[in-house]
Amino acid sequence: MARREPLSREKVLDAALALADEEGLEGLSMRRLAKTLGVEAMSLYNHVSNKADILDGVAERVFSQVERPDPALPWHEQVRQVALSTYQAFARHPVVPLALVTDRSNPTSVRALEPLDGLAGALFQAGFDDVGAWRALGAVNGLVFGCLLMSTGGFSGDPDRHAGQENVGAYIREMDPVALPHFSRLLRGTQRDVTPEADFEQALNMLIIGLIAEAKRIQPDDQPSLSACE
Amino acid sequence: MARREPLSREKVLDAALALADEEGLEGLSMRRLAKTLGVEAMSLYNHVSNKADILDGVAERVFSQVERPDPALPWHEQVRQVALSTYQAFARHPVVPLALVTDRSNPTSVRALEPLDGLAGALFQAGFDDVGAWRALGAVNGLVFGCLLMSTGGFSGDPDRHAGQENVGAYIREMDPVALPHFSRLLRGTQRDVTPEADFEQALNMLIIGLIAEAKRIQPDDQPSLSACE
DNA sequence: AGCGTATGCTTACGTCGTAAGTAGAACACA
DNA sequence: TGTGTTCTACTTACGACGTAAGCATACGCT
Repeated sequence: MARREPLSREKVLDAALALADEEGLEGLSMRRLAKTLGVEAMSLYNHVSNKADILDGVAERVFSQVERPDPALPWHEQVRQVALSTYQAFARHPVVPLALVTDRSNPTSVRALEPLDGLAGALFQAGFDDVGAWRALGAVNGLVFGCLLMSTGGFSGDPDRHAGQENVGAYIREMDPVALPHFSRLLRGTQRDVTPEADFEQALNMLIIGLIAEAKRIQPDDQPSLSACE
Repeated sequence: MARREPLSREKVLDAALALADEEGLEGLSMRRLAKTLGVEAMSLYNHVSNKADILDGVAERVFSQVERPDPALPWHEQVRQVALSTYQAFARHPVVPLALVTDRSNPTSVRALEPLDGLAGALFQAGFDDVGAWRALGAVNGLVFGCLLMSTGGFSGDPDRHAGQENVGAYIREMDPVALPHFSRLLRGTQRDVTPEADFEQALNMLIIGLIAEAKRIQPDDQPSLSACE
């Protein structure tokens, strides 16, 4: 039998990410992944220790696309930079936040945690103490992944209900505008003018204003930064 | 055969929520659920149409525990109230946000959307236009669910890695304090002083300050509300 | 009494992740 | 050249999963 071009961990992870992007987390099974590589399922185990390993590898690839913060920028711009870059990286591969949150993936490599470390550094730079920085970091992180997960909510690979925007359409049609006046007004009035990323940027903006206010509250003196409200 | 106390949709949903709280989303299977009710799996289908129906029912139960906003309060307190109440309801049943986000559940009932409607109403009250309110709502919603999902991240029913706090312990032990100086300082320094809910309250606080600033930016005149920073 | 309906059980299909065993090609060294 | 050793891929099999299809039992009617 003609020896085929051999497999490798890299090829498996490439194919896994591609398949997951197309078919969603549900669609990524060992058998289907093997099929896209022209191979049987069990052959994958020569290059990867199990499915969790695949998801970890995929997650780390995406984490490695996140920018490190530029220490020359003011701290709140570093926060914005890392948060936005995180959002964009994961928005390209919506499966990964899902895998993280459902504990199918648990990357602990240094590379995956570097963005968080950069964020933490920026927050210390802002004058937060340990607990304050922890909470600020939790807020930013929560907002990033919350917005990601909401905007791709239930990304199942099924193109009918794909990418958040479309299934809002179904919601709109069957929503009762009497029982839910404000929400249905929102759905009807805004869907043409918004995108998940712009929404996230605005959300991040507002959170950062809150962060700045909190930093000022802690150290009212040495913060000449942009005033949140006057 | 002695007729047993008959099943009902309510009993199935009760048992499903209890089982899911104990065993996590993975642990909630039709067969195991049936077993806790002393019944075979297929019997459940006499009372619920499929597993998605069960998850929808469970989600709606939890949604129905969320408070409506009190219209007498200032708008930003309404936002705080709904957001906090949502957080608390779902924190009691961490499986539900997971089911929502992985699209295993898709409750569209009026009751489930009422909290969102209340939030939207409060934001209109604050003077936001349609797009502004949509984005503010997305920010609050994203923060609520992001913080929920982060704090229970990978809740798998396995008590060793349960409830976020413990597995941070494992992280701490194996983390490289040279490569990740700020983040490992955070993990080491804060774990005794924080709880997910207090963290969320602080995050919400900061976001609301940003919301207030944004509302002021839009309508600088008629907002005598509590000043966010002085 | 007899019938329809509601509710439960059994069996079966195709999916999943993966443990265990096997076959054959590639390579090192005699 | 022959002889292991190692690496990779394949095959088979197990116990889970959701649920379709069919059957059995028991109750509320008339």
